[in-house]
Amino acid sequence: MRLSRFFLPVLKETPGEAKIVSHRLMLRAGMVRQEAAGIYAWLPLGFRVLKKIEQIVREEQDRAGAAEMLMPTLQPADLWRESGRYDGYGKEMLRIIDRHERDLLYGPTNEEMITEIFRASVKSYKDLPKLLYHIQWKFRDEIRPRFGVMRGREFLMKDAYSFDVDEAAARRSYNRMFIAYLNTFARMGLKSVPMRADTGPIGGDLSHEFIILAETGESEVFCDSSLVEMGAPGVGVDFDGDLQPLVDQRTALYAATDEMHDAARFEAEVPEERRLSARGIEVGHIFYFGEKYSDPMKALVAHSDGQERPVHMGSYGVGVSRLVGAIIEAHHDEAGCVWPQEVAPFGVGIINLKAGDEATDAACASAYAKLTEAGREPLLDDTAERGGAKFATMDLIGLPVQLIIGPRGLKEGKAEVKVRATGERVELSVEDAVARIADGAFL
RNA sequence: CGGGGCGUAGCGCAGCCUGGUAGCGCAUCUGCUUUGGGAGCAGAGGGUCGUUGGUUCAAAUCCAGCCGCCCCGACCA
Repeated sequence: MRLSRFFLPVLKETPGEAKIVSHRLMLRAGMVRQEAAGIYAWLPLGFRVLKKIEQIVREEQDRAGAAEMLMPTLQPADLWRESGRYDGYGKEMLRIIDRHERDLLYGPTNEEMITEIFRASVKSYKDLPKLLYHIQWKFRDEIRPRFGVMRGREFLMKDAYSFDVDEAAARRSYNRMFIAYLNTFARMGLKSVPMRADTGPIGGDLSHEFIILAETGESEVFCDSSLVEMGAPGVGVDFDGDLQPLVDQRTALYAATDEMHDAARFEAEVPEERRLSARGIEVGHIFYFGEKYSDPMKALVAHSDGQERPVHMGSYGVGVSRLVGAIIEAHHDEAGCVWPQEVAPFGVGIINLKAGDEATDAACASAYAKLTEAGREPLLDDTAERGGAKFATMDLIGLPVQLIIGPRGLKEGKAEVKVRATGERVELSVEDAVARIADGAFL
């Protein structure tokens, strides 16, 4: 993409309403524009990041054996009357009446609808297990939206649903999502920590929040530091094998958000040097809820004994749009965003220091063509701005690598490469610089 | 919803207390000079002062209602 054709309304000054760094940077870098409280338009730069994150989530869901589908944003109220949640959900649910006076709602989640879809066609234990997911916009009329896209009212969420014959089988589905989540967040450059969450009236130990550590996180978290260092199992995991040891290895270690924190247990179980207390952002939540919806909604399957019983279900959410903010919280500096390579809106920024200079334009065009060919998704700043402004913009939008080409260096056949994360700058011949960036060096 | 605050040009703000017909910086536009880390000079355009009503000879300014937005609390991906 050429910057002259792109739409990048960067701001020099910070809009007053943005209080946290990710919100400030998203506005300053021209990624989003607020249209109402908690409701954002995704401008081209932000949209590219959102799509990258969505794609990583999708790939890891697929790898874990989940099948993608797409459910609508609007749902009939009758479905929610079946589960009893239409009245129970309260004011957070946005209710709509259509021209025929039918009650609809803008979906805050999809348990009811997926249960309806499942029960319509699956009747036998032989068709289990099933894992279905979709990535769709949700609406929750939050009392107080805040922190930009971190807590919007309209937000993009991946929600998956599992269907199993019994609790033991449901645990295997749960484990798939548990491991898939670790891999998903790791690919985005995030250290995620699974923390045991409240299971409410269902009970049991099958609910975890996935928290990423960031100084500006909303909640205080306490955990064994070796859990953070353990990292993700990696995408080579055999999802059809036994995942329980990988899950146990992690759930055995202490990890709790402030509301679940037990200081006495923390001190008893974790050696002092490994006691980590930090700030965290919840980016995922997985939950086993058994027959909570399948029973009232009559999603029954015949078991081998011929008896029909409610299917055992779980749900698994990832806040896709929230992750954009969360990644910035974890990866930024004074100058702006510092995107991990996998989610960067563009792979490399090319700065033309003197647009209009024939030799410089030609060198930039050539580099742009080669890097495009190599799949590095370059953003070429071919505007007439001065060098300083271009550097500031490029740092603000946080592309991992910058290739700087100007007439002065070009006399010697040289260009400069800057690595955004480290600030490291090297001077190379233009050919070497392009070739090395094309090969994925500096990342 | 409880508490606090804010709405004046695209963005950041001053003016309000003590009413007299709107200003600053950045951005934008034009011209010239510049061009390697957010350029300089000269000029220009842009505002029903959130909205409705009230007080007044006169309201951005005082009073009331409404709307919108932000922050703290309870809730959540």
